[in-house]
Amino acid sequence: MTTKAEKTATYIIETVAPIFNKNGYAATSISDLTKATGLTKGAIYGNFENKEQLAIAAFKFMVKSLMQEIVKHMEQSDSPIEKLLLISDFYRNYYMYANKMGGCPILNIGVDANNQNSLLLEKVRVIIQRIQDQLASIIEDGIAIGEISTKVNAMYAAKRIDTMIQGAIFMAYTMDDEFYIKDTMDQVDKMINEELRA
Amino acid sequence: MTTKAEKTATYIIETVAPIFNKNGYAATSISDLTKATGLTKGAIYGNFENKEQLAIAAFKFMVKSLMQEIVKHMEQSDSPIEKLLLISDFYRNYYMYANKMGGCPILNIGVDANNQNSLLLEKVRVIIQRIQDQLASIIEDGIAIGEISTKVNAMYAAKRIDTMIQGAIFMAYTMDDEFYIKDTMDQVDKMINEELRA
DNA sequence: GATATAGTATACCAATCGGTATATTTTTGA
DNA sequence: TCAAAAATATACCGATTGGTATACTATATC
Repeated sequence: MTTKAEKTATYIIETVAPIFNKNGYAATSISDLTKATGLTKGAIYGNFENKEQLAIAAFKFMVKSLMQEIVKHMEQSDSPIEKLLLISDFYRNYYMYANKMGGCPILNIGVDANNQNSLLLEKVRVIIQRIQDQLASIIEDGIAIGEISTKVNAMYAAKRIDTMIQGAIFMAYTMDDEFYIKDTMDQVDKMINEELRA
Repeated sequence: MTTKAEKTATYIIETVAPIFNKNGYAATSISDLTKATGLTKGAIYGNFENKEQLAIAAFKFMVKSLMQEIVKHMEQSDSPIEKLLLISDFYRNYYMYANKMGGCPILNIGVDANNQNSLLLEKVRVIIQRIQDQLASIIEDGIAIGEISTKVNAMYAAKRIDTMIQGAIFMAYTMDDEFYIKDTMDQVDKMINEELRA
């Protein structure tokens, strides 16, 4: 059973997440949130301790959705190499996808929280670490079954892929040009096929 | 002759630039700036139209300094290939260097201004375009003198290098780990030597 | 269907926001 | 040296900030 408040809390998070993501923490006011939700301060502060905790909940919600989408997309194959290619394939449509949440939360909140909000920054770091760990884990699997060269350092390769992806996302959003993502994903594929593949 | 106000304006810009860069536009208040400068609102508003124009001046100042450093660093060689390698060499020390200005202004202001401040965003775009144009120009020079393969598309290669660099900067600052920059610059060097070099 | 409780709206708080009008000080050129 | 002008400080503005205390309303349980 979901109580009224639980539904309201969920509704607030979903409505508020893209606003925090687009505007940043400081540039988002509580009145922005009451306007967007159609609720009042009472409803918001009845469900969340304060602005910061709401921003954290919103970030977690967005990242959870994102991660679920990626995992779902990867289920199309059991092969580690194919899974890696499916990740780059997912990001080929990321520009459109992330637009719906007001941009890439990892990029936006990562930059926004730096030197500003250490609680939020810590959440971003944990997520990035998790993404890289999962990437490395897939690569390790590939090495284990002989799909990926034993010469490959899984964690280094994971970090490289992640760094390229984030760079592409930054450029695409700042320049409003999807080319950066498409081209970088070609590069990632090339790396997977030419440097990782056994 | 520099008037008093000109000196004050310069002093304000230099003092204020890292604050805007670190905190972002919205999270920086005028009182932050008066505290940092030791001046009052009168001095600030006497020299700048408003907060936005000051932020733009601060961004331009930081980027100008940065670009001058890079150009200076590149003067160590006349060879296009060597110039490219000198750029990645410059970025190897960028983490420490950019820390002094409160992080990378292109990354920080780029993300901060997106969906928030269109004037500032436009300035960031112009700078990124200029950086990529200059990279492409060096590559073209390399092609012209036979140092770089004629198969290389200068603009694509320039965008790729720039994207990798920005990704590394984002990761390094968000994760507080210089490794990302060092490793990415190794990758950039590899690309220059193995893919660009004729 | 009444009642206790959970949930939301309203009204208000001090503090701060960006910005301005004016007073005061500092600099400049004769 | 002195007055005009330039530059900075002060005091103030209405609006908005995040947050809270309280009043009201809807919901769930008996």
